[in-house]
Amino acid sequence: MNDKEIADVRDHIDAEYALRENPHDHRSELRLWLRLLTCANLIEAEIRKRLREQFDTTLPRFDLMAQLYRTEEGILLGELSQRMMVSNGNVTGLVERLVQEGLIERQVTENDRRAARVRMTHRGRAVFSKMAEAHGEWIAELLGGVGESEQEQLWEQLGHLKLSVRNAKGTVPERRKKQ
Amino acid sequence: MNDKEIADVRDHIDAEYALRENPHDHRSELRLWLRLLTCANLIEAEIRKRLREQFDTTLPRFDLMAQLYRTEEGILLGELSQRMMVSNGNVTGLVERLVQEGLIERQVTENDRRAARVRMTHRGRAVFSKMAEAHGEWIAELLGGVGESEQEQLWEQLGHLKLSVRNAKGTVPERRKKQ
DNA sequence: AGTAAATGCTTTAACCTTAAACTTTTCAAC
DNA sequence: GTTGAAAAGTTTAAGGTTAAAGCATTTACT
Repeated sequence: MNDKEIADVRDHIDAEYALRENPHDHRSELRLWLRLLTCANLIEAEIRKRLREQFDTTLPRFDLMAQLYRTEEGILLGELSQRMMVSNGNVTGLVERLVQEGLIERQVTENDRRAARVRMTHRGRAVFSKMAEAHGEWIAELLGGVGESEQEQLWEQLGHLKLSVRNAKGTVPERRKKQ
Repeated sequence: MNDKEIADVRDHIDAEYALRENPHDHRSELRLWLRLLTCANLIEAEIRKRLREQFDTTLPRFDLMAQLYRTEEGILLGELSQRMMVSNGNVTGLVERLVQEGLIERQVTENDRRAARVRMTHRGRAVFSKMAEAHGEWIAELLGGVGESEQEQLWEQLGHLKLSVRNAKGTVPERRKKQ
């Protein structure tokens, strides 16, 4: 290798290094992530606060009821924990408290005595209905400052982001119905 | 008011109502929020998992150390809790465990005996440095599927979203240094 | 039938989180 | 100087969260 060739190799290495480390050495992704996180936390904190102050409940309970609201016949605990993307044990506790409050009820499945099904009570349905309406308005209020078309764009791009994350996790998209 | 005028008023009211309720009756905001939340949760869950598996630590501890990493002289607990946007009591516990692990140290301020200052130990600095590097790579990996210019756009639009939320909360932007 | 694996859920231990009550120290105003 | 309010942190009670271990019950295989 003559001097020229050695210089070429060095250039190549430098270029690769620069490409990987320099032009945006993880910094652009990092600041995007930080801002995304800030937005999500800001909104979530506000929702939690209002749920507590105005309905004396919590976000996890709201989420659980939201899952139950659509169905009449109820949902198995396992499916509930999958949909909510939380652990089984977590659901056990949440259900316990909501049953305590009389908002949902649980019953053992008759064909499989291991499984349990939960569903809303009449009261639970009435209560949740009001909460959901308020929740919708809160979100609209909080995000309303963003123009309609920009919302659409954001939604699209977050879709790409979601794909990117799912791919990078190496996870199979995990056959799921929605979202 | 004649019939014509009354009709006009009704039209106006209807228009306002429609504008507020109908064309996208909170649904567009709601689905944007849900997707935003999904993205944030997906990323956060992955980061938590890797921090646990590869460094046997947690995200809150990582965040706390990140705040401390820049400064040499340490930070008061109160300021720490403000920057991390968590409660005072929360910081108390986190600091306790990190001190236990020998990653940070706390000392009472000499001029104000109520206040306490924490800062990193040598070991903490060394450990965090490695974690931060890995963390940066994880984020880059997870978000890397989104093109550079789209990242830029997303960042911009999330900026608008952040503003929208801050305004709607009625909160003063709260003089803060960064982000 | 009989056994082993799988499945559905609960329990446990540990941590994170908060609001509210509390302790200690400092500061301000007589 | 006293006294009272404000400020910095801690404690407490309640809840959310998970991974791992455990308990039944069901399923699969022979």
